[in-house]
Amino acid sequence: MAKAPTVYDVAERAQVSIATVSRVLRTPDAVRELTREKVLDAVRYLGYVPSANARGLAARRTNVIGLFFPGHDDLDYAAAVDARGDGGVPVVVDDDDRASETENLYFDEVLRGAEIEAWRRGFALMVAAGRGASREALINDIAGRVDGLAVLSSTVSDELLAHVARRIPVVVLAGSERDDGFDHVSASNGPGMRTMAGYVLQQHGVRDLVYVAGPGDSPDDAERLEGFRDALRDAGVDEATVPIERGDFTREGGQRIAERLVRGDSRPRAIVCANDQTALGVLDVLEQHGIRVPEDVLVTGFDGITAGRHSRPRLTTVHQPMVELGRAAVHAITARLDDPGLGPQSLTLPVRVVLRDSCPPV
Amino acid sequence: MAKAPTVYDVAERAQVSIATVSRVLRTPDAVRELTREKVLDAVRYLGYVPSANARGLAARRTNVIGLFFPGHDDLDYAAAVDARGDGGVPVVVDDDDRASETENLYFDEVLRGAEIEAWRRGFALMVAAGRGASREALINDIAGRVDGLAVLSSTVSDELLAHVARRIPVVVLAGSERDDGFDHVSASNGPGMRTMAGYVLQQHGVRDLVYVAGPGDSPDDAERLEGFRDALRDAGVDEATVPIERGDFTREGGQRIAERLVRGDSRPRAIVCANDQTALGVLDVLEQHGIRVPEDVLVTGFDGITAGRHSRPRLTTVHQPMVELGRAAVHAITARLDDPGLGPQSLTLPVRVVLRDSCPPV
DNA sequence: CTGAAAGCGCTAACAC
DNA sequence: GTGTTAGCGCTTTCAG
Repeated sequence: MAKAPTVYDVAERAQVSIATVSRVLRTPDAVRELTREKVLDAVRYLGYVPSANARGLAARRTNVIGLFFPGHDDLDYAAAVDARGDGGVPVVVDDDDRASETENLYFDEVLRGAEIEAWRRGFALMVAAGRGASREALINDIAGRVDGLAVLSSTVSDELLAHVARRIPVVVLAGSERDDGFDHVSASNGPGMRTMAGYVLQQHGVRDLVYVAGPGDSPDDAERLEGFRDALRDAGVDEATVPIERGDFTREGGQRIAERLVRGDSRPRAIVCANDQTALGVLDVLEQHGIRVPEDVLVTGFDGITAGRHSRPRLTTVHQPMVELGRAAVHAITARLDDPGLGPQSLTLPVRVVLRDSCPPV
Repeated sequence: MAKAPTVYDVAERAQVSIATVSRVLRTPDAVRELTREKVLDAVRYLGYVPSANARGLAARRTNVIGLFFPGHDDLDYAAAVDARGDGGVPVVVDDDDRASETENLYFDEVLRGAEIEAWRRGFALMVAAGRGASREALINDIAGRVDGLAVLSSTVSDELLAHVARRIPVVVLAGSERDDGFDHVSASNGPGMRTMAGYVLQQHGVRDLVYVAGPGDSPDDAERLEGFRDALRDAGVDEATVPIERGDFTREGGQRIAERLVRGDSRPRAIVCANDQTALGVLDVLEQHGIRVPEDVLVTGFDGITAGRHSRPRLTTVHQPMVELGRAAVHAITARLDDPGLGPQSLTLPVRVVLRDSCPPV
């Protein structure tokens, strides 16, 4: 790792000009075979690796796309990496901490989609999980490194986003399309929930149900609630007769609300939840109290996280195409890069209702 | 997105020199309060975002760390993102494709660990999944963009790695430490398997067992097999009496081998697998054939992927600290960046045997 | 504390 | 085909 060799070093060794070296690397066909060989030999000999910085600076583009989303749970960031295997392997019985595992599946999948699409289009992918205070600095930092940025809805202030958007295309993921001038990519939250709730109302003929919403500040949540209301209307059910509880999209939140519901005197026939985590929490509590699902109560979620396929009973849900969301986000960015003149784009990806045990097919 | 403003624009508007602008951004304390304010105002007004390329070029470091691993299944890379939500939401009954979900958990977790550690240390993280032929170009490309690179074992030829390592620190993930001059971060494969198999042999008193290995080219696999042999020796079991089947670390591979085993006349009492996927495949087949686990046959895996917690029966396994692997890799890189003089480092992270239903505690 | 000026390594006209 | 020559936008001495 002494001093990294540069085009100059390569040029000198190959007895050509630096322009030729550059050509061999970028447009090999524009160079005579023999010359090319000489240059490549020098490259190998010197261990030359082109500096993306210099290239980016000269070419005015980085060929990198950024993906920004909220940080993982702040649990143990400070924990040092100091555990060392000393040969002693502990044997433990199980250790079923259900909480941790379900959390980030959503981002993992979006990330995977973005990753696939980015490289397919010749871009590198830079990921950043913003935490608390550092967020502003972070987003600015990353913005300076990429040609375009995909940001998860509500993780960054519009103001900051606008600042960044002056420089590079920004696409907002999973938020409803507001008239904010950004590109948007999201899933059919409203129609999805409308169909799900409609199934409960129409096919199962339920009239006595409860809706467990998410935190008020989420656009996704708002759309789902709206879809739920539509379903009530479709079924001719008076909204006033249907309680709306406010959860927070977490398993614990679902548990808390379910506790209250279970204690109440009039137990609903169905609990429609705004996301899977919440629904899983509800299932936890119902099971604890010996309430049978789906016999006594129907439960539905939204998202389609993996954990829902393995729950007992398995969770009926509205599945979002998370990988596709990631891909679409990258696609939107590259589209705008290719044609900066484009007006604001909004893509809504289809969802599907997946019937499993917690609200089975009739 | 007109022309992005530069230090010059900011300097002009703030009536200072570009050097001062740079100072305000890098070392704010070295600038008078009043001057700083003027500059910051100009920054906000102009929507200035510093170019990481220019900075990297001038400062000779990118502050980015790269993570490279094998591409995801080549399934549908070509599939275009063209599905659009038209309001019609399909309702489907279940659709339990078990295959797809378990695949990339390992990378997802490593990635998460790397991500956490990178940002904690002030580095951005660039991820790249290399596919087939493009791999060489890719790795070179990414190498030019980062200050250090973590590579998953056996995804890149040693030759290429050596080339890259001349320029930046490279750490190999999850491969055994060979004397190749690279830094290594891995888990206690050998001791882990030795303990796991030892448990089967000693605690359950099994003598009649089969080992299902992975693909021959994986160093992890080799270490695990070695650990298995050690366990046999520990238990005084003649190696010659224990069949070693060769799988390929996939669920299908496990199924294939289990089919053979089930058909054979002498059914083993235990099947020790080199990874979880394989073990899950084995479980699939045993269940199909009505063979009870653990009553008739014990099954163990290795890795600790989430799917193993949800299988029926739940899978006993050796758990690797995947998130920690990612963190440790990044840590190793930053350590070397701080002190380039360091000799080759090798970190082996501890694993633990997790007893679940498929091979329960005695 | 602030400014002037010299690069960092590469690309992209533009000549030859 | 190949070489020359400007920059790209920022950091960093070195003066002042």
